[in-house]
Amino acid sequence: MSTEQFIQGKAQGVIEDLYGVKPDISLVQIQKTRKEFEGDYTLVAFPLLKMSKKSPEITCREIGEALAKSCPEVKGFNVVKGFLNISLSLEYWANVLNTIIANKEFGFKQANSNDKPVVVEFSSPNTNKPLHLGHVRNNLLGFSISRILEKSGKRVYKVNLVNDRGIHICKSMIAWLKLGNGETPETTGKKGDHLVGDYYVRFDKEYKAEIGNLVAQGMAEDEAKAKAPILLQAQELLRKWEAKDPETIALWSKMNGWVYDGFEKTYSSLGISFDKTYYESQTYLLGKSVVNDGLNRGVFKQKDDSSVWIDLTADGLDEKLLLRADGTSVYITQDIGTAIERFNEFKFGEHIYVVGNEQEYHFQVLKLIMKKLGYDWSDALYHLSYGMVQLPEGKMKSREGTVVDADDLVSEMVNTAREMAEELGKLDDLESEEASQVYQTVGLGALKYFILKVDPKKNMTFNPKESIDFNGNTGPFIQYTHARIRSVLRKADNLAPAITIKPENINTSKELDLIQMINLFPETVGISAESHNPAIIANYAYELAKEYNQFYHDFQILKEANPGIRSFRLELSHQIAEVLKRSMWLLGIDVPDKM
RNA sequence: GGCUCCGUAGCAUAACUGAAUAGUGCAUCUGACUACGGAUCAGAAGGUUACAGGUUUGAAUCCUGUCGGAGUCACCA
Repeated sequence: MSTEQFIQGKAQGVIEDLYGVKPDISLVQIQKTRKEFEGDYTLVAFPLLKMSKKSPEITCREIGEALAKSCPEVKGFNVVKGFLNISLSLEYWANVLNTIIANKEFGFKQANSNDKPVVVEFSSPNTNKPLHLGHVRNNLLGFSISRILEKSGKRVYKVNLVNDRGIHICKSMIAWLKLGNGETPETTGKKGDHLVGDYYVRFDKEYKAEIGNLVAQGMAEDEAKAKAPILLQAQELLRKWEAKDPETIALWSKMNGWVYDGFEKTYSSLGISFDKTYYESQTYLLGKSVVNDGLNRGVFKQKDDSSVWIDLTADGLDEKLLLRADGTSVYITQDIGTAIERFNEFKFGEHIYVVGNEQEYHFQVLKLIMKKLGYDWSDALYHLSYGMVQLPEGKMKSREGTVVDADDLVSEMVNTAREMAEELGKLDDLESEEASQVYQTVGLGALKYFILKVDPKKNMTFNPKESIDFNGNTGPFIQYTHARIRSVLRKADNLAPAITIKPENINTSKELDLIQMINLFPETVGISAESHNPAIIANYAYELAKEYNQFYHDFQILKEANPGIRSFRLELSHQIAEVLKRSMWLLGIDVPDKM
């Protein structure tokens, strides 16, 4: 039970005794006391005035006195306007810390195997170009939210759905056939996804040139766009692919293979992994039979040209196409089929799609369709919609070459970490391999933290030159705090470890603040999981590290003369390092012992 | 144009379900290393929470309107 719930329960009882009515628990508002006031937790009196029929101040005073009398954990209280600030005893807080020390996985829950699992789909790249900054946000969010859910007690399956088919990959294929001279990642030394991406760009160039030529010959621009030879050839390739033409399939497999090798490196450098990967080439036909079934049951309707639609105008949405006139499926058809197949496979209690907010409408429609089809689990589908990542000059545009490449970004961050460490002379005594590992950890920590500390649903601006910092509210700041504590603990090896914390050894308010902050970790994980928001963990970790650094600056640990106080401070530091480590783990960020 | 989301110091952001004087970082200025790690700490300055109304004991938060921005409204994915 959290301290908040503990006080809430006590206050509820006291209020009933005083005023003869048991207040609804939602009226008993308990919050952490703000820094500028004395006390640990605060009760807000305003919602209770209807029961007490007294002024806010008197109500507070009465409740405070009753709590102090009936509850030994309440050491004292003060009243400011309508706020009752309650202080808990040192015995209570010592006991809190002792409980934390005894629990090796404090804040983490074991997965309950009886609960229905959660499926998290994220990443979902196209295979025609390398991953960029937008994908990075997606991957980091998906991976972090998976860990957060896992440690809030859910079984989690991380899945990826690779869009490996369609006109986009055919464009890269035709450009490579015409212009590639048999280039491969081996002959060029290029990462496969980048090589294929280059041909996607070359397609676009060639296409534009052809349009220009056609227009110069007097063709209307719209017609030229539809009739440019290289586009027709790409479309021809798509038809051949769908007809399972062996030569086309072979080329497709080869080029996708290059891309997968490239993706694998990017995922691995980001520390991202999946439990299962799906490919659209294997799922794109799913859903057709469901649509036909829905048609028979009257959920959908067929137009004269035999295309199939659902009318959602009664729900405030539009009509939506489900099958083309030629009977082929569209994107949402596949999603219907995939959702059903996944449900049969996992029997999930929740299915999270980590997809950008430009697809909000799509998922709204998908969910509604599933509901109308009668799947009672349609409410389990959840679109974790995140905002776009913009550059200072606006949206990233591949055609204008303003796309921030994921691989470049990572290596740039690692390089910056190296330069900074060398400048500070931090790792001079480490072996070069060990040092490289630290640069990697710190550079990635900076990048990941920078992206994850922002509320997912908000658009964010990313300035590649200036945005990422290693000071202040950053990943390296938290990593540094951890490394610093580890350093103290290493030096304390010969000191006796604390067995049990005694209340009389806690004698500064900073220490009390720190115990109270660690105590909030489990609730923080819970809130973060419920709201699908890693930023809550990130901000929590920052606050804790900041608070600790103040403590570290103001008080001595190893040099403290009193052995009881010294071992208490060591143990407190140790627990903070642990909580920082676990918080960062939830974000997918490692913390070094030295940096 | 319809629908959805967003406007918080120069920049980037926080505020759990409406609660106390709107927190924090970067940048700027000032100070702290004979060190348990200065990738740190302390201080200064910077705000009419886009604007105008309303509801409430109490509004950045809820409602209405205006202005500004983004997304979406494909037989694309």
